[in-house]
This record gives sequence, C-alpha cells and structure tokens, in this order.
Amino acid sequence: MTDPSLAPASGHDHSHCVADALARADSLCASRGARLTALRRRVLELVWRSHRPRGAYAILEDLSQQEGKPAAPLTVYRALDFLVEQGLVHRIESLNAYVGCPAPGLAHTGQFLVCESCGNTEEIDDPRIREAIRDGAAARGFRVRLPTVEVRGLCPDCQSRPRPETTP
Amino acid sequence: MTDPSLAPASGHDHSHCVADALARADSLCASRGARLTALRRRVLELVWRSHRPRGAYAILEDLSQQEGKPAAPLTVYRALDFLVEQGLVHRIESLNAYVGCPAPGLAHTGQFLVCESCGNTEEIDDPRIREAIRDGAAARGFRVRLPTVEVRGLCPDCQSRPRPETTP
DNA sequence: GTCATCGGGTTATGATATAACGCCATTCCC
DNA sequence: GGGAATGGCGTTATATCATAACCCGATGAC
Repeated sequence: MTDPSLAPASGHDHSHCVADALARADSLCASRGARLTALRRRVLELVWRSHRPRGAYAILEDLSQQEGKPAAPLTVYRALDFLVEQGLVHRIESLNAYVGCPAPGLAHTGQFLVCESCGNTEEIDDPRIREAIRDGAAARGFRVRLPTVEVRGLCPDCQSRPRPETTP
Repeated sequence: MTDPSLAPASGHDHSHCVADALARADSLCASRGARLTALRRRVLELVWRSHRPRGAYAILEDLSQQEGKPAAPLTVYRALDFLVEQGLVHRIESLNAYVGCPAPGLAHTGQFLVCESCGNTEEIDDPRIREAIRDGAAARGFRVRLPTVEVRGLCPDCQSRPRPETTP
C-alpha cells in the first residue's frame, strides 16, 4: 500500500479516491439489490490501488498476500466480471487490464486516455466522440452495442517530464 | 479453404479480396524496400481467409497444416508483427486477433465495426470519429499516439437474420 | 572473403482466461 | 420452519495468447 510505484502521478490524496469509489459502490449495489460481497469489495479496492489499469494476476497476488494463502485466478475473474457488469470497473482491452470507474451509475460507456509512459488512465465521456461513433456506425447500418475507445499516448504530466515513473 | 464457415457473410468472390490484398502488399513492400518473404506472404494470405479477425494460433494451425509439420508460435507472431508494422494487418485488441487491412498504404488508423454475431469486421476511417478523438484528447492536454476504436454490435446482415453463421 | 544484419528455427516459459465440478450459505416459497 | 432454488466461491485442470533466449544460415555491404 505504501509502494510508491503505485502512487498516482500528481500529488493527490489517493485514499480519497478509494474511499469514494467504495462508498459509491456500496450505495449503488444497495440500490440495485446487487450483492457487493466482502471479496468483491476487496477486489474493487485492489483495482483502485492506482489510476493505472491493473492485470487480473496482479490483483490476484495482492489478494493472496492479504489472505496469507494463494487465491485462484477464477476467484479474481469472477469478482472482476461482477464489477464490470455493475459498471464499477472497466476492462481496458488493449492492456488486458482493469481500472476503476470514477463515475459509475451514469450508464456511460467511456473513452480512455492511456498514458504509455506512466500508465495512468483517464476515463472521459466525450459526447462528440460518442455521437461520431454512433452516427458513423448508423450510416453503415451497423447497430452499436458496445463501443470501445482506448487512446494511447502521453498524458500532460509525462509530456513535460523527461522520463517518468514506471508502471506497476 | 473450402470450409463454408470461413466464407464471408454476403456472397462475394472472396478470392478477389485475397488476390487484391496480396497484390497490394507486394507492391507496397516493394516500394518501401520491405521484405515480404514467402512466410510473411503466406501468413498474410491466412489472415485474409475471411473478413473475421483470426487468432494467431488459428493461423498457426493453418500454417502447420500447409507445411505438413507443426510451426512454432513465434514464427507466426514475428510475421504478424511485420505485417502490422507495414500496415497490412490490424490487430483487434478486444479479440486478440488479426484482420487484413483493405486499404494499406493510406497511413490511416482505422476504426472497426465488429459483428458479435457473425464475426465479420468492417474497417472504416471516419473523419468525424478521428477528429473527435483528436480534439477530445487535445482539450485534456493528452497527446495521441495511437487511437483504438473497436465497436461491437450487429452488422446489417445479422440484424435481419434470426441466428446467423458461427465464427471460425 | 569477412563481417553485419536479418529472417526464422527451436525450446522453454510467461501471461491471461476459462471449464467442470462441487460445497455451502442465503433466500424464497409454502 | 422445512425444503428447494439460487448464487457465491473453492479446487483442480486446462485452454489461449504471447515472449525470452539462443542459434544458425542467407543475404548484402565493403
């Protein structure tokens, strides 16, 4: 938890992010009748250890360490499936990794700005992008179910830094 | 090669697609001084067996069969890396699979409409989508290097069919 | 001819994800 | 409350996707 490589890029109190995310998850699941079990909540917390997408096996390791005994991959994947279904976590396809959603419950399908240098990933929901995809698909007779937009590049911080921190 | 599950959705002469793709690859590589070796060319042909993204291991199996002896994964991955670098093939991140580019040489980064029913994947290059992403990122100070847009949904054919063909 | 470079073979391994089966706790119905 | 249905999760095994490390032969530069 005090591993500096897990800290987010700019100085912000990340514990707030985590606490907020958990609180939102609690109330959202409660309002939906979805069961945010202890395990699922712990996995959500582990996803939120940073603003970088984390691989399932990284989460698995953390979980194993917390429990003092090795956990099985399925344990983590099932929890992640639940969290993704509830919109609490997004899967970043191009990284095979998972990142916490900062604004769940808004029924959005976001777009992701993935920094190739520090790994930090910002979720946005830009109406112009959303509508351009919707219209572009419609013009070709294609019915959109799930748009995936993942933009690799450099975040503002890393553009001004020579060689920034490593990814976890 | 005559496996019907590999045929593209609508009746079109797919052998033309393949022949065209190979011809374009030949001239493009020649003009660039890139070496489209026999192996790479064969892998490109196997990617083009359908308009569905194909997994590296599916290609590997085809290749092994053609050669009468098992090929190694690296063989295929190296060829695919080359083809992707040359823009002859695109990787579909959300499927961990590869699909032929119908218009290489245009220096585009396309968007992909992936049918969840039949698997056929159409590559488009919609300026509105491209520009919306460029502007949306710029507005947040993010420098785009590689935009990835993969839209899952239903192609026109599959919207009018009850339960269409399977994916290979 | 000699060297550098590159394509590709070989073997091993790492990383990501799911299948199949079963137990147990909760919940729901009556 | 009793019993059945459901869902969460443990266990073991396996599938799928991708790369590391090493070597060798062909090609082209000089």
